[in-house]
Parts: sequence; structure tokens; C-alpha cells
Amino acid sequence: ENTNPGSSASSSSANKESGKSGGASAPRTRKKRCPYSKFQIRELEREFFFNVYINKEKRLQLSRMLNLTDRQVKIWFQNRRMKEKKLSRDRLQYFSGNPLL
Amino acid sequence: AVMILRSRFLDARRKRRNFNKQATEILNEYFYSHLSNPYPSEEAKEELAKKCGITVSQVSNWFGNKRIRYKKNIGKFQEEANIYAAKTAVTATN
DNA sequence: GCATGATAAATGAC
DNA sequence: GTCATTTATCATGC
Repeated sequence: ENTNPGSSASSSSANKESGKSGGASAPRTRKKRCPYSKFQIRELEREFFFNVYINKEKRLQLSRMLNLTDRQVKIWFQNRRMKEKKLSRDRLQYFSGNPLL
Repeated sequence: AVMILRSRFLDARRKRRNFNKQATEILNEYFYSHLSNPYPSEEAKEELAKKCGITVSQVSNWFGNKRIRYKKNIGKFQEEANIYAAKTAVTATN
């Protein structure tokens, strides 16, 4: 369901390819957004339930299991925390300014 | 009763409903009168949300979508841009 | 059938 | 770390 380019379970690690020669910094092409599989989401959510903040050890372990980079796992937790915060805001607004049936 | 509210809230998020015409008018007026910098401040967002009858998050979503879709195909929005430019030419002083 | 609003990855400012 | 944002994708309206 999810073919992850650039992160095989074994070796590949770096995709810091820059088309420009020389040391000048090039606007490295932004990584294309690739939706995660159901299995990946389920495992990430499971860990998020245990602790909203993941440590380095578990992060590396999860990234290997899910065939993701640890940077991707780190960012997923950041976005997930933001999502949780937004859900809380929406819930509050929804149940406060309402006649409550 | 609580269960009904909860379930309704949970699946009411991704159930999209178009904004009314007046709200879209207000948002477009702001967008095209700030076309050089279409990034409303937090205060401006709150004011827009109040005037449009939507949430601040919805205002942010609207501007996010509008910016990228306008950038991707300026030609498609040219007519719309002209309309709102003429409508709010005087108010776009800064 | 696309237009449109909301959400999910990914980046960058701070 | 948070957080606004960009971008693609999703789900719906019509």
C-alpha cells in the first residue's frame, strides 16, 4: 500500500541531492507529500497514546519498523500534537457556545 | 444525549459545507485588496471570522487554499481579481 | 466533472 | 520544542 521511496529497511539514508554543483546552497526540491499507510498510522497513534512526546530510542525503533526516517517520525509527532491541540480548541468552542440540546 | 453530540462533532469536521455568498465576498475583498501581501494578522483573522460567521481556523484554511490556488493559476482568477479590485480600489491605500 | 473546504506531510521561522 | 505555512490529497457539494 505504501511504497516509500528513499527509505528501505536496510541501507539507504541520505537523499540530500542538490542539483547544483559547487558549494552554493540550492533550494533542494521539497519532498513530495506521501500519505502514510493505515498500518503506519495505527502504530504511530498507538505510541502517541502512550506518550505525546517520543524519545530518541523509541523514535529510531519506530522508524525502522514503519520504514520511515526518524525525521518523519519526529515531524509526525509534532503535527500530531498540533492536531490534538486544535481538536481541543474545536471541542471547547463546540460545547461552549451551544444550546446543548 | 452526550453521545449524540459527540458523534455529531466527530464526523462533522470533514463534512464540508460551502460558505455563504456574503462570507465569500468579504474574504475575497480582503484577499484582492491585499494581493501583494495576502497574510492577514491574527487580529484581522478574528475580525474576518466574526464578520463572516466562521471560525478563525476556517479563515486560515480559506486563505491558505486561496493563496496557493491563485498562485497556481492566476489566469483563472483574473476576472474575479478585476471585479474585487474595482470594488475595493479606494480602500487599498496601504 | 471540477470547485471548494478540511486534513495530512513537509518546511521554515523563532 | 511550538506554530504558521506550503503542498498534495481527501471528501464533499452541485
